[in-house]
Amino acid sequence: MAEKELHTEDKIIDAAREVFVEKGMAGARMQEIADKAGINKSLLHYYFRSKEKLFDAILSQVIGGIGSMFGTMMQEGVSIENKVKLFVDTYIEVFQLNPFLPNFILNEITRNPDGFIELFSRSSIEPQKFFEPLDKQLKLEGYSIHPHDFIINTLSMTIYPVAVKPILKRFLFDGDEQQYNAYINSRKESVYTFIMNALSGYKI
Amino acid sequence: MAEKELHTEDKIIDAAREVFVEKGMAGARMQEIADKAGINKSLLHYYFRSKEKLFDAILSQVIGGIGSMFGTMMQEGVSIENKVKLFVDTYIEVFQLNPFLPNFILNEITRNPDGFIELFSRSSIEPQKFFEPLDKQLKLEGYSIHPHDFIINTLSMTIYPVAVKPILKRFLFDGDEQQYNAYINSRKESVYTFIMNALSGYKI
DNA sequence: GTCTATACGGCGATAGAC
DNA sequence: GTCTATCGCCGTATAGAC
Repeated sequence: MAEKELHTEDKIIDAAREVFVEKGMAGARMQEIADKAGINKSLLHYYFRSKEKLFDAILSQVIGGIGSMFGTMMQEGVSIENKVKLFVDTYIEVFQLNPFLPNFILNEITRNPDGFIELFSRSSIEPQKFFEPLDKQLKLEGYSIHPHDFIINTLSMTIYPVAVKPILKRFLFDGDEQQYNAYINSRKESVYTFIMNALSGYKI
Repeated sequence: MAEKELHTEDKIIDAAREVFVEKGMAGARMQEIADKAGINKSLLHYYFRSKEKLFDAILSQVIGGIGSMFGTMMQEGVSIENKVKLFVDTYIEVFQLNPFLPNFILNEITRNPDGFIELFSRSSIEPQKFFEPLDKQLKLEGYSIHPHDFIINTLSMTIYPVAVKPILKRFLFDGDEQQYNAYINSRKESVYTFIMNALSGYKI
């Protein structure tokens, strides 16, 4: 049973994720997915009836992956300081490893908001599950900032710099990939500091 | 000479901007642009040789618009406090009026970074022109934060919430557009406060 | 399950009349 | 400058052999 070869369906999923995440629904080509999976174009339709269905499968998977991290990080009882540290570290890491991910999600949210929300709802992710513990913890530690602002500001600062990678790389680091990566890494520390500095202004 | 009717070329530009900004290069259709401009599809090719050329015209225009704001806001001699206020106010306003703009730019940066950088370079925008005064002012007022971090964090927090509008609208405000807009408006104040709170932690 | 061949429609682009 | 008609390609999807 120990096969080295992935089954066809898995090969398709892997290839499709790569192409869809990089190019988006409109930009992706079934041919490119087939080539990357090392199979024939018509096999794609054999396993998944249409491009749309294949895309949905990928999007669900991506949403699930992102969301599951959210949950574990925002558990009850964890201090704000540790929440921020964990959150920033994890997401910066993930986005650095998958530089097309932020844009893919952002793009899909605008392109087809209803479809995104639909898949998101099916995904067993419950936003309340991390909003409530966060709200509770903020109050407990005496921070008067609204949890919405807190979470949105934090997310913004971790996602944005990756979404504009080519621009930053070019204009801040003269096109040097290493310098850019070093900078993104340094943000694990600096964003954390920035947020904690900000928070101290909300201490009651 | 006082014509009410726009000339054809302007009608095309307006229609094309609307469609391209909403759907992106791959998602946009020449037919839709023609319909929106109230003209025939082949006229598009008469004025602009190809879809690509039309797209470039739009992208240049958009880049120019965004960039020119940057410059005026980051003038020398303006206090950090006022820079932040002006910056946040202006950009939140612009993005609220053009909710597809953030995604369009972000998407294009990833899709064709070289093309974007090329057009950006032709646009007479010089990033140094606002980095230097900012750097100077931060030092003058005794803030030890790196200008890169400052500008990226500020940009992040103004752009991101608009780029994920459908999600926020749905999950924070149960789909209510008015509430979402009110929230975005409230961020003019809250982001300013957040940043100034953060900055006070960098005071030497 | 996997391949080859092909149908079918959509889209960018051109030709040519007015 | 603006229109109608049409070309030719490309991309999704299906038919059918193996």
